[in-house]
Amino acid sequence: MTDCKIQNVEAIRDSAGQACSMLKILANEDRLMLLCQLTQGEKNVGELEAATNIQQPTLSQQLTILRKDNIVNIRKDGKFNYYSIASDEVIQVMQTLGSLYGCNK
Amino acid sequence: MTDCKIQNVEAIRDSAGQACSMLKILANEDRLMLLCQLTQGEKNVGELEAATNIQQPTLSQQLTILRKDNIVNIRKDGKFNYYSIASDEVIQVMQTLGSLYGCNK
DNA sequence: TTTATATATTATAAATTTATAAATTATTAT
DNA sequence: ATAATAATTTATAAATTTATAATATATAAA
Repeated sequence: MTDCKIQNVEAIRDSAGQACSMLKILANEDRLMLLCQLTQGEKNVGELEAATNIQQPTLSQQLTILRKDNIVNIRKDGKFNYYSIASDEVIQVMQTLGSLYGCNK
Repeated sequence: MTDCKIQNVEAIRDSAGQACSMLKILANEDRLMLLCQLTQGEKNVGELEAATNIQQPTLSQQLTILRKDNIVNIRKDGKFNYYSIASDEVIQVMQTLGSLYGCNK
């Protein structure tokens, strides 16, 4: 069921490219902190700020990157903007990272 | 068993930092291609070159990065240098990536 | 309508990474 | 020794990312 057709170099490079696009987004300490928080559920910017100690403009900037790459969803409610993880792939990778480096290491 | 103590911000940042160091290394298309090949077992530089179409000096440069960060082992045999994955964490992450983007997607 | 709170945007300098070319080292075969 | 093959190292320009500061927008409360 997890059988693997022999793939040519270009097919592999294509997969590597996709995986790499995602990894580039995760490979930043601030973004990783934010996503780590969001694995626990939806949070607004103020909550993320408190939980990460990332200064507000930087945080907002990193959230913008995550939004543009469709890694997170935004939901506006009054003055508050609530974020949550949109990408199943990211959830899976965060789970693996959590088991390797996180609280249940 | 996977219970989680409440962690302070600095402890979480520390974990994020460790995970991030690893992700930065994976977040490059060439290095990812190379590691993808090495998940299938030890290979020498020429074999890696043929399997990835990465030009030789670039490939050697990326292998140097992987070596310095203890992601791969090198074993010299005559004119040939054989590489293999040294990091269990990397193996685990590659496995997750493989299931998301790879042949058994 | 003024003020305060929450958040986002813009701009720019500094740092890091990537791409590319040239030169060098190591081992084996002739 | 000389040549050939396998691989690494060095150098540098180009591109991307990160850090930092200043400014702007949106909503709600007074």
